[in-house]
Amino acid sequence: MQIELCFEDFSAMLQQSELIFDFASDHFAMPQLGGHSDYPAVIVEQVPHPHLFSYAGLACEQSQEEEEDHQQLLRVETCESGEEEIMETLVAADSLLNMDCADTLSMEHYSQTFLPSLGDVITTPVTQVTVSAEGVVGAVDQPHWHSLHTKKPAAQLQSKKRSRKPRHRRAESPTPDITVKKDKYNKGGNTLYLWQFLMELLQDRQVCPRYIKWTNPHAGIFKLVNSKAVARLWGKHKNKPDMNYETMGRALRYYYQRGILNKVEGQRLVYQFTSLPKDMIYITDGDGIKDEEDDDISGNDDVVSDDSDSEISSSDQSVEEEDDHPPQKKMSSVSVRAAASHRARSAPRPTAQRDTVLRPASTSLIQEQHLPIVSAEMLRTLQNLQKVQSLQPAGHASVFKTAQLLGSLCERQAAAEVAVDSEGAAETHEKRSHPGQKTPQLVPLTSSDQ
DNA sequence: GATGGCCTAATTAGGACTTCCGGTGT
DNA sequence: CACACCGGAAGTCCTAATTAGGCCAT
Repeated sequence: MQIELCFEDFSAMLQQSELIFDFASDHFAMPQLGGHSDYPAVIVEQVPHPHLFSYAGLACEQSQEEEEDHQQLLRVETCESGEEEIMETLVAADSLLNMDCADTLSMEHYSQTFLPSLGDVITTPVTQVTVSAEGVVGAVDQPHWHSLHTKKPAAQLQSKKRSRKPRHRRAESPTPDITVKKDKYNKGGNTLYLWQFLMELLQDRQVCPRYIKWTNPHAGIFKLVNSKAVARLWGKHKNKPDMNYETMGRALRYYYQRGILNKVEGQRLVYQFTSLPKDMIYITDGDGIKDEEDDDISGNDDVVSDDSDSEISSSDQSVEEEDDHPPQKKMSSVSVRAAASHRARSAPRPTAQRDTVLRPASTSLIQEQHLPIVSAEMLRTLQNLQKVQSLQPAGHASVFKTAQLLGSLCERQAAAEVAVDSEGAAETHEKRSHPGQKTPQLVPLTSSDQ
């Protein structure tokens, strides 16, 4: 597979996009599960994502010209040579595992970042899967992990072609935060779930704690500080201009039945996630205050108006209301570097970045300077690698396999390094993979945590 | 012409909301 | 009175699996 990019506009894509994992599923088994060393091909692809665009659109209305200038320039072509594909895959996998410096993954790298197919040639159609931060949320409740890997009887496999088998059940929430898009060219797909959206907001300094905030982070309890604003954001994301809190609240109430959310009784606009990834990024009020003082990043005006009951106009209704005192969001070292990288690669443009997802220092699997290339979602997914292996994601085996693959690759690389240099290897691995970080844990939340 | 493989469009069905509503509680 | 909250019911949208039909090679 070859990806052609116009790098002039890549910065814009970086700002408003997320990583897409492409991989062939179902044709590998994880060693940890007693299978062979067959792996999916994983193609990390930078594609714009509607929900990120929606953030951008909140405050930064690009001019028509700029809109045209930044039209999609990503083209994907199928490579004729399977051999070449495998080589690229291996190279890209090495890139992912050796991201020691900011330049390791250049734009060129990024445009052709693959994960390896170490033992097998890909023979199945590639499925596009979006992996994002909350990849393990709810997965703890999924009871059929092992069944995903049990070998089907031969007769059953043979008969699946013609006989009408039970329909594939789409991934249900609560499930890992994975969006499966069969048609990879259908970029219009907009499948971020509401609970995922809320988690994203809770990790976004532009809206947390201004419009949504944690009231008891470790219990997963959050409050919709500005329910209207959050609803409008959700409506904007879903391209539902008429979205309001009543409607969104109905969706939230459906989450009660499905065990995704609980209502905190006696407190208005307060809900509780039933489970959270342990490495959830918690933005507190203090963070926001401090950060606003420090921030000087220009062009990050994609914020919604701040007054408690302000309206957030959707882009198709009117220009976003600007805050009288738009909160200056602080960019972490990650974000600052990202912005610098963007500026270095492209002409200045009104940036509508959503790069407020922060990483605690020294907790990233991939060091922070790589974030211009690797989305926060991917980072969190990577950080969940080991935990992921113990989860049971009934509906998303592929993604979890991929996560497991990454973890396995880290281990393999570490093992190889040990063989070559027993002294330096441990340190290198520590540096590359898990710098002082505990394995992320999924935390089932109970009322006792409150 | 028959058969089989491949491709594609159409169909079908399910999940996740969305919309509307009547009602209760604060 | 406004607002939050609840849950039923019906509808919409999106996606993935399946099916049917056309094309082509053997």
